[in-house]
Amino acid sequence: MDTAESNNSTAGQAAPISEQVSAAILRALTLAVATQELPSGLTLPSQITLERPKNRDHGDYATSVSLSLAKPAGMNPRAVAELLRTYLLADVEIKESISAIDIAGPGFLNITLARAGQGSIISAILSEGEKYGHGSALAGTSINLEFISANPTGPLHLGHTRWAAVGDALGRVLSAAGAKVTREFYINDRGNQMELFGASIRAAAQGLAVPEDGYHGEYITDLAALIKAEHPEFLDLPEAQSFDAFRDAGYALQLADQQRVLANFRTNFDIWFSEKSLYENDFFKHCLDRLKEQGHVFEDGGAIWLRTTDFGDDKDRVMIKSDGAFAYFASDSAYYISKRERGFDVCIYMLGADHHGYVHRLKAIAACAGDDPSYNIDVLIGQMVKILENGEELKLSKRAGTIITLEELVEKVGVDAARYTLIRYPVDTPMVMDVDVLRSRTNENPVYYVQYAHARICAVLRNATDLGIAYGADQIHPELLENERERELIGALAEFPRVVAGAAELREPHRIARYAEELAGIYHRFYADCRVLPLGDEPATELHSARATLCSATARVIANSLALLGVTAPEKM
RNA sequence: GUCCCAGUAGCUCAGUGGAUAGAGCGACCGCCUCCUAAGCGGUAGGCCACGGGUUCAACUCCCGUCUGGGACACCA
Repeated sequence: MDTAESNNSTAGQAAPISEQVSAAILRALTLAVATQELPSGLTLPSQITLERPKNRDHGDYATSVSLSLAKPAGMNPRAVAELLRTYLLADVEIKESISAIDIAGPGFLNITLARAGQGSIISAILSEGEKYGHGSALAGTSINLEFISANPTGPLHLGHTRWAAVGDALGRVLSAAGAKVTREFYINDRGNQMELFGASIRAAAQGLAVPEDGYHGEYITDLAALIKAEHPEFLDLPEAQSFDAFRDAGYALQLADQQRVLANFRTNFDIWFSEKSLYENDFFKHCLDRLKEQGHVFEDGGAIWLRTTDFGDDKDRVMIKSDGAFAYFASDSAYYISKRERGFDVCIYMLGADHHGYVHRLKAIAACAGDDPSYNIDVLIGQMVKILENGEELKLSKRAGTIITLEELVEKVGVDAARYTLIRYPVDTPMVMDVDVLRSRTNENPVYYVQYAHARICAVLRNATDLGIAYGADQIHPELLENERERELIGALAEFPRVVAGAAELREPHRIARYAEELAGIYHRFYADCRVLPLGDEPATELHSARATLCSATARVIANSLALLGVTAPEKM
């Protein structure tokens, strides 16, 4: 792909055209205030956000500033718009890029780009390549992104899989928006569940029944057999040591298995954080002291509490139980403080729906630590995933003993389809994955729809090369791209940086998937209406080169979108 | 009881306060002697659950009601 792309990785890139336009609008407003054509006391917005009109008759960009300023200015909105129009048309920095400014409806300002402005979009895509779409919306922000954090006591299941896909994609999106992102997996390696896990494996190794409240999947017997083969002496140890030995060996194997499965799913972490480590080197005591300084710790009934009700929680939470044991909440508190002390500005938690009750108390921890819960901590709740095959819900997993695992899902539909489908829905709504749809190769399977568009373009470009048709940064010819489909396609390509920034700020990677689908659809329609390569023995013209170049830019943007989702962009299908 | 999420086309769902509310599926009718038909075009299908409020403008924000789903621990 992009074989003919010229290698001029030259000088400073101009700001995206949409930013140039919105800056010009702001200049126009400032001028109008200076000349008192707008009242001098008028407070102007700090930034003009442009909309992309749904209706193409309304131009490439639209703004409603005149509507919102009309009332404070005590003017008719259309008069404000008229004023803006005059100044914009006179603005030397922007007027070359604009072909028309129309005032519509109650006072919308509709801006149509000149061909040259459209050409600059294609040029930016080709020169920025893999970086096109990346921006600085979150530059300077250090983010800790914690997701999955499954207990190391069994295989990863469907719920974890949703987070694996969405969390990883969110990490990619946040990075693309300029944030410094650290992906972290919190390992619950202490507490009752670990003991039960060890006891279950040991029982299996002895050929005994697994405890009632223990772990029952087939994998427990597998682990027991593995450990017994490696360390037959574990069974002869004194009981307490024997439990510990099985627990620790099982933990190591299970964690390694989760890491293997996740790596295969293209989900990687920077830090695997051990809960146990929170209690080493007096770290917990340090955390408790910090919370005490803020004045929200108290003692009652022999237990140590955090007064989370000071910050909207419905009840206070116990950190140290009256028997001296640490409650799970102690770990939560210390873990949050650990993240902040490690230098993260924003801590994002991705939790399952069964943890939604945790949102208030986690936010309260931040507040109790003296932080701003609306900025320093962000808790995302993911709803349930169901999986359907042959019209019936899949529930049983041979391995886990309960629900279907990440690995089984991948075996059924592949990494690309699994990742894409899990990411394309907002996480706060329950979703259903239909295995039969994910295996189908039609419009109803969005991942193939998008990938197909990419492969289709690659095929066209291969043919272009065979025919000796040049395409690339020196073959943009924006003045030739006047078909409605071409304009629509360029407009969609120009949107990508804003989509990425929005997805990052809202923590909603599904927006990238939806954008990719829309872009793919627009390309397919362009392809149906606009012949890219010469027909038969037709001579090659600059229009063919211009269209091939547009194809190349489109492939770039589709590939960049899919890359943000961790999904491959195949060149052949 | 308290809290969270949802209610948009027959179905599954998008929709960052803007103009005529969208997509896929399903239904019906069409399009390949030449660039990937895993594609494209057209028709049909909507009191955006309901009632108030804020706003120049509400599917979108606020309050309330109804319906559905989920969560409540000195468990982890």
